[in-house]
Amino acid sequence: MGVGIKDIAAKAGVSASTVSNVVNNRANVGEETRALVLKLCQEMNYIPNAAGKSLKTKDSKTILFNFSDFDRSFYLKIIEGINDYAGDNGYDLMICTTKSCEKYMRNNLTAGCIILDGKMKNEVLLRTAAEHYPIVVLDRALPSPFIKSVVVNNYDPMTELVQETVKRGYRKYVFVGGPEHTEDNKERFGAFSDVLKKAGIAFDRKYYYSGDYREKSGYQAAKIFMYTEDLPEIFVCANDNMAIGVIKALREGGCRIPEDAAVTGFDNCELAETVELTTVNIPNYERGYLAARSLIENIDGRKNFEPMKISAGVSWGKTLGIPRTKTTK
Amino acid sequence: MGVGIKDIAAKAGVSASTVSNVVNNRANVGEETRALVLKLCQEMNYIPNAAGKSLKTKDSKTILFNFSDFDRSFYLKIIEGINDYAGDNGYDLMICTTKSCEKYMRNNLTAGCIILDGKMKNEVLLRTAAEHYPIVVLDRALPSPFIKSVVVNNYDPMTELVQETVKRGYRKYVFVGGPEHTEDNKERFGAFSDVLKKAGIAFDRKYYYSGDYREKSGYQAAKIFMYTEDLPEIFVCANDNMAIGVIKALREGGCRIPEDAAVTGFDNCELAETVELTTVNIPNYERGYLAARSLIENIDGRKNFEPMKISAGVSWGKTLGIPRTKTTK
DNA sequence: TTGTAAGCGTTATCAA
DNA sequence: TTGATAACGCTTACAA
Repeated sequence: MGVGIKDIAAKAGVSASTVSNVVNNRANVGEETRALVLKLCQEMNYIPNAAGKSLKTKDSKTILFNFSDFDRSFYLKIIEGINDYAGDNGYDLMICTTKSCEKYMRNNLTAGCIILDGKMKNEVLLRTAAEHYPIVVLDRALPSPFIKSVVVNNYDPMTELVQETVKRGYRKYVFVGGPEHTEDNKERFGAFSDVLKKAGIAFDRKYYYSGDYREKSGYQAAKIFMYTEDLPEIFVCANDNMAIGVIKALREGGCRIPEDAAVTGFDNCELAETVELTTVNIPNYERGYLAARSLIENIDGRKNFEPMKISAGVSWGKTLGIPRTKTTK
Repeated sequence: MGVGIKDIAAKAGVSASTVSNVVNNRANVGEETRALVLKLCQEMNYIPNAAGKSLKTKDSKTILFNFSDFDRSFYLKIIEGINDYAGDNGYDLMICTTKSCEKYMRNNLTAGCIILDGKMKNEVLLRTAAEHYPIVVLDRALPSPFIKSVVVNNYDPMTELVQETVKRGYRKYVFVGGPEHTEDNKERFGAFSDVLKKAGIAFDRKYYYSGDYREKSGYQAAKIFMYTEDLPEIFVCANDNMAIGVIKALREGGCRIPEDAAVTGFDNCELAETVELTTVNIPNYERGYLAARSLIENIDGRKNFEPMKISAGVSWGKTLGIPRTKTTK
């Protein structure tokens, strides 16, 4: 099935190794032979068998990207960034979800991989990296000297955002958090609570709502505080999806934003612009691009496992105003 | 690099074939041997080398999805559908962009593939399918007896949508089209123009704007008709991105929607709900799911190359109203 | 129940 | 400048 190197060799009347040499652009082939083989490859539509190749050869010129959360549409931006850098540097991109990922790592089908997948176990990554398979992680930082992390600096923009809300006079906060074990959420909440602490604003744990980054959990969070008639002046959300959920709930309940309650997000998703959400803009295309660059540099032997931080900036929108119930500062 | 079948065999004191038999759950292995080997596989973390495997074996239990347009966020929904069906049926999913696709087709690394990629050449698909590699296409219909197409019925919902606009009294239309060679656009415009023709409404070609499915081209389309002071009563757009572009331009120009000009889209993208766009809802998750099902059925020998049409329904929103300048019907 | 050996499509080594 | 041959990791007859 499919034409192989032998078919070409037979047709050309040369040996398989010669065909291989031609196809791989090696010097040790006569001009005529090369021309003939090339012509035949065209005609017979020869495409090297990746499996056969990877069995023998060390370096695969394909990188792997692993993800699994289909709800996050910015993943496509990241993929685009990866794909562009990889393509420009002679690498192919292969993408897989958690299950199949291990299968394509380590085997020299792929030269290295980029991980953005909460379901991927640290243990697997550590083990694989220890075998000198290059890995870049986008969604965590790992204590391995062989794994490069490219992560977003969540702390600084969240600090900036919350500081501004304090300056505008907000005092009564609800924080709508994401999954508690994720680095992202820890950092975002950390910045939030540090700012409040520094400003001398008390934050009771009961105003922390533990969500899951999905719209629905933001919706529920808002509903709860509305029903208990304990509406804060502002909902600071760990991501945009949840912020949108909060906004929907507030609107349904007849609350005006930001007059009755303000809302902020994080991520700058597609919808954010439309609802004029105050959020943090993460350069996702660049994130993918830089991840691919880091990976390929490591593959090429320019080892560098220094964690890389990507900076993100606040995008101010109308969902942040000035609190109705002014408090003296 | 990485532990192979031989390493396990050596450690267990058995032959490689026995390990293979264990790993592949074959009957011809003693209970003790099986237990021992399994234990070792765990401990030493054995993962079969996909390349070695695919070289010998016929059926790969991995399917391939090929795409390349990163602007269309509904792709993630499709991928999710594919991934779910595949996963539930013992198949892995591998995803690639145009360049690397050919490399993984045909070689028995993958058992079949699903195509949604304008850059993928018909010629390649026809040739590959002729070698009995199962292919499902989502973005075209091909005259091959070996290629299954799963396509959206654009015609019916667009007909329904345009008929309603006629009924509401719209007479002066602009059609904002996508790339002219795409089947989608042809069908959408075809339905549009058939309805107008049947209703006896003239449609001058100069009111056809040829866009590229991106927001910007919708924006430009609207700007052009605004500048020439030739605003239609309604912009019928071939997709949502462009409709959003139109809406932005209209708003910038101070036009009220739908009072000054109505707008309709197609796709029901994430933003559509927020701007209450009248559009057509395409069940993308289901599309992916059904594509995977069709593919896997063909892989499993239940051959069926009958083209499959997926139906989509109109989602009515506030961007469609009643035209200001009433015309007698 | 287990082992031996050949072969899948490549590439690398070495000899011609 | 070329070709024969072994090897990559695995599966599969077939032999033991």
